[in-house]
Amino acid sequence: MSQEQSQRMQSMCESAKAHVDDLLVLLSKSKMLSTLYVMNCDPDPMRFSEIKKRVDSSSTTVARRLGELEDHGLVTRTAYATVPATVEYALTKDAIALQPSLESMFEWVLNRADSSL
Amino acid sequence: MSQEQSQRMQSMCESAKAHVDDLLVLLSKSKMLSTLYVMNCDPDPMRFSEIKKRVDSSSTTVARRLGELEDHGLVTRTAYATVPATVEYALTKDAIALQPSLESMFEWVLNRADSSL
DNA sequence: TTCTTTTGTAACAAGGTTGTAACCTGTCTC
DNA sequence: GAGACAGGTTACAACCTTGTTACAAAAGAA
Repeated sequence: MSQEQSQRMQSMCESAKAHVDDLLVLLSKSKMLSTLYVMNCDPDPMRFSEIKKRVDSSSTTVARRLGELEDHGLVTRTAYATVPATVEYALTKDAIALQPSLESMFEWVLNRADSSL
Repeated sequence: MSQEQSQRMQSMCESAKAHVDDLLVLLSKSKMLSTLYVMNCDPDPMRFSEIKKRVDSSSTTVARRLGELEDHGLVTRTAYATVPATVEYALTKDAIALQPSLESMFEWVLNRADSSL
């Protein structure tokens, strides 16, 4: 392999690594796993207040997490011109593909929490 | 149900919730998912320096993460009186049970990272 | 007119987390 | 004696993140 090729390859790997890290940082943010989990539990779009209630965090944090998920193409935000405002969040196809992993991870968490009581 | 029973039940649920939250906070710490993943990739015990290299973080952070995993019973630490010192970390049975979820989660992450290049 | 509701945002103080640099142990080698 | 190595620990400044509080918009109800 030429040095040039090797360099191109390395830069590609570094790019992939950066994307992986990016996603891991995203998933590691506080309440992020909870947010994805509560949204997975119900296949229908969910309103801001409902997510906030189930995740049990401040508006600021929930809004931040949902914004980050939207930025990453993992949720869609739909606002309806009702009064008062109605906003619905739904998982994208991509996020739904994560569902099985998330579910079995939460099962593990619940099992562990149970046995430590 | 009596009020007393209801209170006991509620306190139990709150206790379970606290344990779940505890685990989610643990898993959400920086480099925690990476640490578990690199340890999962190799079934043999792994040395501190190897983990540090693969996780690509500072000694301080890696030591902190490994300490927290040990506190939660997810890894075991074995020190050998060689010169220089040798310390091996291994996942416990509990942590190994998390392997499938973690693996499919990383597959999802890698897929996403790929398609965003 | 003022209150209520939902869904946020802005600013900021308080607290948490990170990496760096320095240091430590214990023994073998130069 | 001086270095080197593995595997850390400690202290600390810099940075990041959180929740709280205040605010906003829009329109129907009291």
